[in-house]
Amino acid sequence: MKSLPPDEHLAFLVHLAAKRLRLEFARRAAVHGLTPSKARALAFLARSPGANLKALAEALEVQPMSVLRVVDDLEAQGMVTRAPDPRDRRALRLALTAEGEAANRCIWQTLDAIMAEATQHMSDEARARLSAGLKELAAGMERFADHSDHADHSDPVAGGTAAGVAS
Amino acid sequence: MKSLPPDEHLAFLVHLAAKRLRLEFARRAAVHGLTPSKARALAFLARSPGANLKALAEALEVQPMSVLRVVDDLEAQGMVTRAPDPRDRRALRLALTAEGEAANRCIWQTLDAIMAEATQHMSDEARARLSAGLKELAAGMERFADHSDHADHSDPVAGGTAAGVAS
DNA sequence: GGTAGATAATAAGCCTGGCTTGTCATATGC
DNA sequence: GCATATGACAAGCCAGGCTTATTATCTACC
Repeated sequence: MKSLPPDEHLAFLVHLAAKRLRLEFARRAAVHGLTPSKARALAFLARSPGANLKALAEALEVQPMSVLRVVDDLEAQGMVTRAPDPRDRRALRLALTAEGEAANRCIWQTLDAIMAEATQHMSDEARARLSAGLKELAAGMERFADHSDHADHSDPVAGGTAAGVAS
Repeated sequence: MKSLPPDEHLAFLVHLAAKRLRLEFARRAAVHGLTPSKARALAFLARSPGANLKALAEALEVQPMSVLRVVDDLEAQGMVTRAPDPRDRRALRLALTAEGEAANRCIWQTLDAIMAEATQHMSDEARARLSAGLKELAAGMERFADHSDHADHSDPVAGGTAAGVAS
């Protein structure tokens, strides 16, 4: 499609932007005892209080075990609570504490600040177009997300190897 | 700037697209014994043969130690060579072997295939605009990349916490 | 020309954020 | 009322980063 100049390949641009964003976010959030993945969990729980581990894991597109420790930490930090579900004694319903809500607001402010800085030279229209484009792109890759293995990925170059670009 | 619907925040979109891309790439590349970070190293060395570890690390925006093991692995796989620099006995000049070149070509084909699938519903113009927008965004975050800590990031919410979004 | 300080590679060990596999208790369906 | 599915969790692994410190070499200055 476009094996042009490597540095301008869409894949690299996505990777680069995400990496810089993640690092900057982690840097600013570290002061508050949060990591990116804790932040994602908080952000989801703020919108979906009462969700259980499985729902959280699905929303974050990770395995339940991957959020378990995150939730453990957040609970230890007093930001989320695990309450037994009265209708299903296996399940625990997660919710934010007041502190968790505050953290969530802080998260969004931090994100807004970062994105404002990063896009300060762009017009509102350019920002909107970028958002729309990214949304389409993410949607186009949605089918990669779930159903673990899907068919064969015919090897384009014999004896070669293919490695990922986005980290 | 836009604390609108969380899922549409630019930061989340960047994160989501990068994550799905990374996973899919890793999945397809695993067969060939490559990981995303090995691929990035190969891609850079293909363009800049004779670079040393430090140059590679800078290009990848990571610490030298982070690429060391990657290069070790690639060397063990017979994809790169470490040759002593005749003009600086401290330095090692990295280069791809024929196998490394083949792997590099495979990487690009894989990336092209993934991006083609992901953007198949987009017009060429939309793709171009997305690329341009991402490039601007990445450029806008360039200053976050280097110089470790830069000033204070005034905490917007008292007692709160801020966590990252892009992973 | 010899020594001080910068720089290249590397070693060791830690952290985050994922994963898999397996266990246990509880629900649920037949 | 038993078989099976499901929710939470334990243990342990892996990739890919990081910091800190060691060694060898180079460079520059006195």
